[in-house]
Amino acid sequence: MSTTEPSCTRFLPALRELVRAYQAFDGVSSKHIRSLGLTTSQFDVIATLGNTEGLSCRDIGDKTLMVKGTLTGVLDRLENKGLIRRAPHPEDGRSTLVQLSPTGDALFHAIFPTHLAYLDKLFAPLTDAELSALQQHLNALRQILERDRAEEDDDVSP
Amino acid sequence: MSTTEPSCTRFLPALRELVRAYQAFDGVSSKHIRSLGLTTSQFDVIATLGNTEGLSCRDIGDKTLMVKGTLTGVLDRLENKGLIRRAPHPEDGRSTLVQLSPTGDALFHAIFPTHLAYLDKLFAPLTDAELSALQQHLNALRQILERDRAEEDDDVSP
DNA sequence: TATTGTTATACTCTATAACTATA
DNA sequence: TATAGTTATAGAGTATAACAATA
Repeated sequence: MSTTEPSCTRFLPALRELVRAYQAFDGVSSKHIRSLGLTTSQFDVIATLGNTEGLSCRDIGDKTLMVKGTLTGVLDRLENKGLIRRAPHPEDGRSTLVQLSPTGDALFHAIFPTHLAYLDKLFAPLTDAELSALQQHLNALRQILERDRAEEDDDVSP
Repeated sequence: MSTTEPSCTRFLPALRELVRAYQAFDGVSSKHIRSLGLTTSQFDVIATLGNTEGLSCRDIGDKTLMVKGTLTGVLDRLENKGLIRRAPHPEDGRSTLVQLSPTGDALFHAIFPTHLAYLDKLFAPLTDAELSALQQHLNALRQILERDRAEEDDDVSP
């Protein structure tokens, strides 16, 4: 408060907490995921495919934020582990239908409830009102940040 | 609400928003960082070293959540770019004092205000009250999650 | 001509462990 | 004996571009 910057930093405490909270969650979550012999990306794919009839690579990439080149590698490794299958897409000859294999489906149903129950225990101290408020504020924040992504071209320069 | 799981998922909407808000921020932030020719890890180190007299690898690792083996590689690349310097630590012969080079310091002072101003513009729609509430809720969440990390041993099993 | 997914390349981060040199 | 940092290794994600098959 005696420096050169104006009021340019009022958002920093909240932003720092966002990053730290996410990192804390990521630490808890990825510890659990790694104990299953999976990476975060692999788990994301399993979770995305769970309870579906199968998805195209494009769909999976959209949901997991992976570009197609990356996804191919992740799917290769999941296929090698026998957790997914690739089949020709019935409606589009260019596309691939990616599905959980029986093993993958069993894994999904074995680990997901456990994962959720584990997290639920952690979240017990937070009231519904707190969770709801948190959700709404985070949603507002996200919309602001995503609005920026849309404006890909009119950037900072001028 | 007609499935097998109990109330095991009341936290999921908030958690999903946490992840999505973080991903949105990460998208905005890393777009800016990559445009500077840096990776997120490299930027983290630059930001950590900014406005300090230099830090040990241990300190940097603690703040950026990188293990020492990873950090060595990141520091190597920053050193090759001429952005940091490694000097023997004056107080401990085993340790290294990592500092921003003049070039790195210039970069830090050139990009940090820009980065903050850029974010400040994005955050303009949020009121101080909203930011404050968000910060407090995130802090509560983080403490819950970090409490878990401490209990490394009495895990889910029994 | 546009889209889907794969391949290829080069880089970076991750995790782990062995190693050195200091303390 | 413990700590700080480097080195070595193997594996995995990232970004980008070129490519084949299909629409």
